[in-house]
Amino acid sequence: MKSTSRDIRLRNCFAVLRHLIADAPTSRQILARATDLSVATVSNLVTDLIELGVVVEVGREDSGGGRPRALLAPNTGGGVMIGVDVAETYVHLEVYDLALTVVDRAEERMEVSENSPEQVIGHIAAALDRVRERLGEREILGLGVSLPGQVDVAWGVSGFAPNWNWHDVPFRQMLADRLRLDVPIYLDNPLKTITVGELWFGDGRGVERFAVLILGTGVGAGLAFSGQLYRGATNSAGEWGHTTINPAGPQCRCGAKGCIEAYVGAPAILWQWAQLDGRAAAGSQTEAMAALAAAWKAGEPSAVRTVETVAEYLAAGVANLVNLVNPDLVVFDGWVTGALGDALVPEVERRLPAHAMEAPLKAVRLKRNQQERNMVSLGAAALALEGHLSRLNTVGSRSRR
Amino acid sequence: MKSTSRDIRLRNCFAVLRHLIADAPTSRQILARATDLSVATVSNLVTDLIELGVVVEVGREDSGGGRPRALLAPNTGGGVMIGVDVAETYVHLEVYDLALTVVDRAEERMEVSENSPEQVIGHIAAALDRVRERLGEREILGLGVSLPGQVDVAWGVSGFAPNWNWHDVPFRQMLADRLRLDVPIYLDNPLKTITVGELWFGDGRGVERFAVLILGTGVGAGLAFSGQLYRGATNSAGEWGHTTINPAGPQCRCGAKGCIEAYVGAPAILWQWAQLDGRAAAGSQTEAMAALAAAWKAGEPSAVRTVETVAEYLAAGVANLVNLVNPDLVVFDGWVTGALGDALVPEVERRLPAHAMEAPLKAVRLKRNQQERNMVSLGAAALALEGHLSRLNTVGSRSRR
DNA sequence: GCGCCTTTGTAAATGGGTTAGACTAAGGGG
DNA sequence: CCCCTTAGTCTAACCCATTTACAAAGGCGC
Repeated sequence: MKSTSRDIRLRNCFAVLRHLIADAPTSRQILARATDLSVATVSNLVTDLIELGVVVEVGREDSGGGRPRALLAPNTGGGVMIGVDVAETYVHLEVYDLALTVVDRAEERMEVSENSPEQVIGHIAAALDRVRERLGEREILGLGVSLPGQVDVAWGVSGFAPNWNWHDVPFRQMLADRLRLDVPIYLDNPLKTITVGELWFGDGRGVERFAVLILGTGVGAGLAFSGQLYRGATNSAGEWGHTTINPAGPQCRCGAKGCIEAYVGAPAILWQWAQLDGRAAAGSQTEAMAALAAAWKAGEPSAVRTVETVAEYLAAGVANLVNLVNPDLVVFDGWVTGALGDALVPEVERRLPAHAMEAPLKAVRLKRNQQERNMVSLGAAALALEGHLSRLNTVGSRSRR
Repeated sequence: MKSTSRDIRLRNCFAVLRHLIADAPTSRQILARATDLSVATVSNLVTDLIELGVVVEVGREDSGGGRPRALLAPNTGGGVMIGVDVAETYVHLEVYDLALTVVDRAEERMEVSENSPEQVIGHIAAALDRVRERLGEREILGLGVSLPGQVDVAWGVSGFAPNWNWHDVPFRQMLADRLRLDVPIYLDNPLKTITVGELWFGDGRGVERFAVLILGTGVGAGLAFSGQLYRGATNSAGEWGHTTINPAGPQCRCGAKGCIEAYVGAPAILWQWAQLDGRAAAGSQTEAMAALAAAWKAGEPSAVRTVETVAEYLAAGVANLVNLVNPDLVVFDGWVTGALGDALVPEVERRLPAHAMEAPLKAVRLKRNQQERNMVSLGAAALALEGHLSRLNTVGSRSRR
């Protein structure tokens, strides 16, 4: 891919806005230092962002004897972005202002059987309609949708969504037709949206090379280099969950044997616990996982052993990632991290030296995502924000007098 | 890392020169099409390259009725680059002209016991001296050295070289002091130099994302994105050989258990064969590997079984790489590929679908490096060439009238 | 030989990008 | 009122690639 000077403009624009959102209110000087750009460049970019209605000046601050700093903040009164998290049993929709704080939300329950594209789109539309009423006149700048499975960015959806047997579904077009909304739609899978979310919000901001590990029912990773999501050749980079960690291991739902997901995916964790504990897991997956976390906290041996076993496999898998990619940072994310992270992450960190090589081990930081927020829909919205900015920056609307 | 407009200039310059070297003699028009740049840009870059003495016009060619094409070629009469391949038992030095063809070479045998930095440097100096006599007045543009183990690019050498116990050796400085040569020195490990070699020469040219798999006594990988070697946080990206493929597997020399190197490194391959065949391997590792290749060709069952077993592990390892990185291309390289590639690569390709996911599998091409050349020293020289170009392009010596 | 065509290569103009430095704005303090 | 400090903008310079126009160089028909 050829890279043009527009790309660096856009990247710098992203960098400025990311810092601005994270540290708001802040000043141009501080942004310049944070982004390593000159004050003039930041000033340029900020002027444009203000003109686009993305940023506003929001008061001034004493500067100790000189001209007071003008404080900048995202224009929370401007347009909104919508992020949708589609999973097998629910559709979760959130509305964000330009500071990426949640303005509104809507939720739809789905039956597992309701898995046709039309049905899923119906639920999205229902959620969107409810929210749109309350939204009034505020402009929608973009719509990001996270779908489970392989998502072909350009076209729609292909390949496997765990249980839905979709192939080459022109989802984007179908959704656009149904919604009758003249708004750009961005599709991707949760691995990608979470990574973009970490890029705009989480600990990934400003880190050159990082990986996000998403631990849930399925597991996977997202990679980001130089402030950009790494997609790979077919937007399927990061399928860490289906890397083999034991060629003679148990069958994975993907067809291969001994994938790491078959050891550290939520079902595998709960199965292990059930084996050790003897009693059958009660209730839903999430309830069972919460029970495991509680049992671990209480020091129950079966829970402690389960966590240790899982951590051992996880450490080996993380080490593989660390040895191969040599990132500066690995962030743990996903609902299993939310439930069991306190137990799991330190155990993994402790075991990592046994598997990872010295040099990459020294360079890497492990972190657990502490945010309460739904990173999937947040990331989907961030995707829409990126799209909005690049669209506006491409039209050639540079307004130099 | 901030990227400036200089970077794109340099990248375009690399792209042009790569195509020029590969397809020489060629014309500006063809280069423009190949690199996707405008003719004018290519013309600019070529003018500079000519001025720098890197490229020369070398005749003209009929163009079917129009102005004849001016043919361009690397200036093979200009300066030279030197690439050094340091291994445990030898120092192999090659001198290249700007077309990266070998002009001269020198070889030093080393005892395994001669592993102090001073001794290694002594051998490099000896080889260099012999070559320098024959070189006459030709300018040396750069010196690239490949060292086994972890190489910290900025400083020298650190971490493990399999048997040498070097730590934080200021190798570059020591080498510069000893050689008394006013020439920039570039250090890296074979994984990195081979990858750069593939970038300039092999099948990696013009590929957006590719991985090189180096199969030898040790095994490892190199990654390259957008025409650039990916180094990772500490220049140790690509340690694929020490990714775990079986946490309960055999001990690896790196300390961990069940690394893929413990299954598909040359010693492991030969050990497997010995187990099946019953007789002890005769002669050196390379001789034994050649014997295995011959036996496989002859259809001996023990050899066939050995290849199959190795291919099975290799396929799982390659699939891990493919699933995680989603590259367009994987190139097999290293001396084991040279000896056993005919047997191994097709077997791996056949087994890959059982381990890799559908989407990344469809996108990836597997290739065996066909070149006879020593990619290690070639890549080291290419590293020096890159350094030479970037040095010259940074000085701000743009000579616009 | 003379237009006319085709193809190649270059020069100038254009437009996108960053930056240094001059300049303006705004306030503090003697 | 003058000087100092800090913040922000504007201008000019520079870098890069590309578009557009043009010059160079040859073939071909007449």
